[in-house]
Amino acid sequence: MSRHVELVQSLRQAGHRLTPQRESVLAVVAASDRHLTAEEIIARVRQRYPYLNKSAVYRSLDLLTQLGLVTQTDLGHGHVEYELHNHPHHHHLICRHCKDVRQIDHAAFVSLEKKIENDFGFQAELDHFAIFGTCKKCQPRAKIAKSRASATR
Amino acid sequence: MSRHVELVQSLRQAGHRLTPQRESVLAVVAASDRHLTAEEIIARVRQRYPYLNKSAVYRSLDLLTQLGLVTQTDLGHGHVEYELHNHPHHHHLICRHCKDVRQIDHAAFVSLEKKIENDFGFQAELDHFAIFGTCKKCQPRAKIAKSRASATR
DNA sequence: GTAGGTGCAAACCCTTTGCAGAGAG
DNA sequence: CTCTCTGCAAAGGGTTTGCACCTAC
Repeated sequence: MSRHVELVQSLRQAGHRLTPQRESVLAVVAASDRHLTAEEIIARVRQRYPYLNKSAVYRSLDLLTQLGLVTQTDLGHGHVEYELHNHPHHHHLICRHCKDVRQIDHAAFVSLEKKIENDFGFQAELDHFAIFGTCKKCQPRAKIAKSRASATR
Repeated sequence: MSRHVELVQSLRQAGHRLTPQRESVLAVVAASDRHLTAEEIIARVRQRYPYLNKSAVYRSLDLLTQLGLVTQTDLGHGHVEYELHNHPHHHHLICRHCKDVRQIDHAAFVSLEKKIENDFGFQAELDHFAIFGTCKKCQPRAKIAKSRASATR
């Protein structure tokens, strides 16, 4: 709840108005412990404001992303997912074949994150990172084509 | 050119037919030294086969991805980009604010790649990886909201 | 009072799909 | 000859936009 209040203050500080629509979007995102799609956010906000329009939600989410309060990820599901920016970091291994998504924690990424900041001055958002590849189960199937492709190289 | 021939063989080995459409898509992707969007691929293929249909291209690209010959990336531009699977690895730092894309090399990722394989048996496609964040130039702007948000935490 | 925000509906854009007909093996 | 693949056109699905109205400040 207090986090929600802080977020509202950041909005104001940046010179934006606090409308009920924005307030509800923020509240929903802040209350969730995982990433939500725009559709999920709309559904939840409508439990409180039934007539809310989806454009307002998209516009709010864009604004919140610009302000760095919310992050977007594309897990390859054909839509973007939103989450509070400072959630516990975690990442995803997504199999190209069976579409399975597996979660891994941030530990493996810390050194990478530091290196990018040192070398480029780039502040990477290594929250829920999407890594595509082939999971253990699907590797035999994928190998058939691969080994052929590189055999004569 | 010889790489192209190998790829054609992989297709056949996996039990798929070699149609002129597939052949051209492969040729175009193999001849490019960077990732291409579906639209770019269609345009290039049409220089040789003017009447080629876009569905065939999408279907070919899906197949080639399934076979592991081609990889897909989403750099957050609203469309997928395709590339030969065994291009020299490189990655991208994409700024959320100015949309600037900066290339970095694979070196920083090797240990991460190994760790994922050891811990999960997951073969990560750490080709052209998309990392979102804030670039050096834009950090002052982004900080205004951020520092507010976490000040009272 | 006046920007800035919202609601609405339509447009957008990339991608996918159903089906009949074509052609690779 | 058969079964896979293509072409076409239309649908799909998430997201964006133009414009008139509204409201937070």
